[in-house]
Amino acid sequence: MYTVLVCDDDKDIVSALKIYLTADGYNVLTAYNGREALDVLKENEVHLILLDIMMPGMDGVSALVKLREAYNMPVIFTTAKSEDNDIILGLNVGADDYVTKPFNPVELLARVRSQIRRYTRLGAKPAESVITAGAIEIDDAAKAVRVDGEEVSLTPTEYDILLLLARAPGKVFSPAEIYREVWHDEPYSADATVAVHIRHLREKIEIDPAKPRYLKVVWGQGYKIN
Amino acid sequence: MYTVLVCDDDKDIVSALKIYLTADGYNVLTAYNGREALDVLKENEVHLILLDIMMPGMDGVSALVKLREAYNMPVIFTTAKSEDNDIILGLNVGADDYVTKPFNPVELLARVRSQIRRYTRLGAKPAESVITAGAIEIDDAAKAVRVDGEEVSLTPTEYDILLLLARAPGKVFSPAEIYREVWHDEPYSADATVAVHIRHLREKIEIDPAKPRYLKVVWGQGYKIN
DNA sequence: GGAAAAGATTAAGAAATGTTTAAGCCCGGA
DNA sequence: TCCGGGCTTAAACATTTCTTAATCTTTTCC
Repeated sequence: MYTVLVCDDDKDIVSALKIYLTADGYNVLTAYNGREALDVLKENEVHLILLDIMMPGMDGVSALVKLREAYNMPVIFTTAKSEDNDIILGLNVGADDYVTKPFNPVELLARVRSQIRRYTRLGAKPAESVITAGAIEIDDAAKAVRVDGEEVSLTPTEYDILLLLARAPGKVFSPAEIYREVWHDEPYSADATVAVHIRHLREKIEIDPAKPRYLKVVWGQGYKIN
Repeated sequence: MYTVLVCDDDKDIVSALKIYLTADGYNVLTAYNGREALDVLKENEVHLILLDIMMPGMDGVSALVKLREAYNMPVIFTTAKSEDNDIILGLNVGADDYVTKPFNPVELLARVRSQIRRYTRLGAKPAESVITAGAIEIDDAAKAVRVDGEEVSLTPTEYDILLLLARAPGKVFSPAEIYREVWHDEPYSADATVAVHIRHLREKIEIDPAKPRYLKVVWGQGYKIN
């Protein structure tokens, strides 16, 4: 969970940004001028700042110069101006990026993500590495699988099959498809092989492998995860 | 003196950028497609890359994905496209910034300056130079490692491997990944080599190397630190 | 209901992956 | 030049996982 400080004198913009950022999984702090922003920084661990340039009281550029004396998290300027001079001033003063209002929220989020990634580089806990299907959780970075919170240990082939099915819950994969995707090879007479691995998988992730809750068969079609 | 790699299939753009950047005091290297860019990176210390998205041969996005496996200098995409989707794709794939052609050279230089400043001065990663994983402490500034408070002496290769794993505790790294990250080279048949270093590491940081507490193997997947 | 097809189960040998040891190479310092 | 630390390679060994094939069970459909 990363924390973003949003600083803008326009309360509507602040609350709009807060909605976007919160929806994207960030913890959001707010300030309405440069001085408030500095106060918030003293009290909290902030990973990125969205800073308006034109604010009453202490403006964005002054605030940035001041905060750079003590902090080095990425700062993205948000401003209504779009002339080159402002961009250049902002970047030279120590900003990491610059977006102009009215901004596309999706682009803004992408830039926020990009800056935080660089800042926390190799922090290596990409949220998208955890895939969930029912009570099955797959952490692809750790190659770890939990069912009902309990960790189960899978072989590489079992893991690959589960990952394939869990990435598209409900979708039915024929044994030939599974073989092609997991083995990266043409299926010759691979149905039996796949069946054995499915059995092993069920033994590990199902309470009663004979009556699977998750890894179901669709007769004549293939297997799917519910 | 910082070195910038300019990569674009349009020779006119490359030479124009080279003129701007050289005038601003940068050392400039050039490449005309993604593959060439990767070759240049192997041979030179590059501080920033200006990368075109649309190139024949290996395109910019593929090149970025590839080079991010081994390098972490800032990358700015330069492209004729200006739609949001491209901006978002580029940033999500690991770019640090994005400018659209035709670009204002002064703005471009400001963005280059901004990225290089963050990369070289502000420290790309959070200031913590001591990394901890369980009872393992790594002081990256001093290149010193302590286990249970006791200092152990590692060779450079062992140190690099430990650092890689300890920076992302729980994350599984395949021998090929480890080789790529530590040796900055393509793994050919490097599994045995990695295995031997893992063994030496275990001998130094584990009480019983045969029953490792920290440096564990995940069968068929790779190694991780707990 | 019964035959045929699809899937499940089992066990054992084969193959892949990891570990350990040892020897030789390379390079920098004495 | 010699020495020694560190790296790589190879080989033997240990362990885990995969595949195969035979047999059993379930489902489908006539």
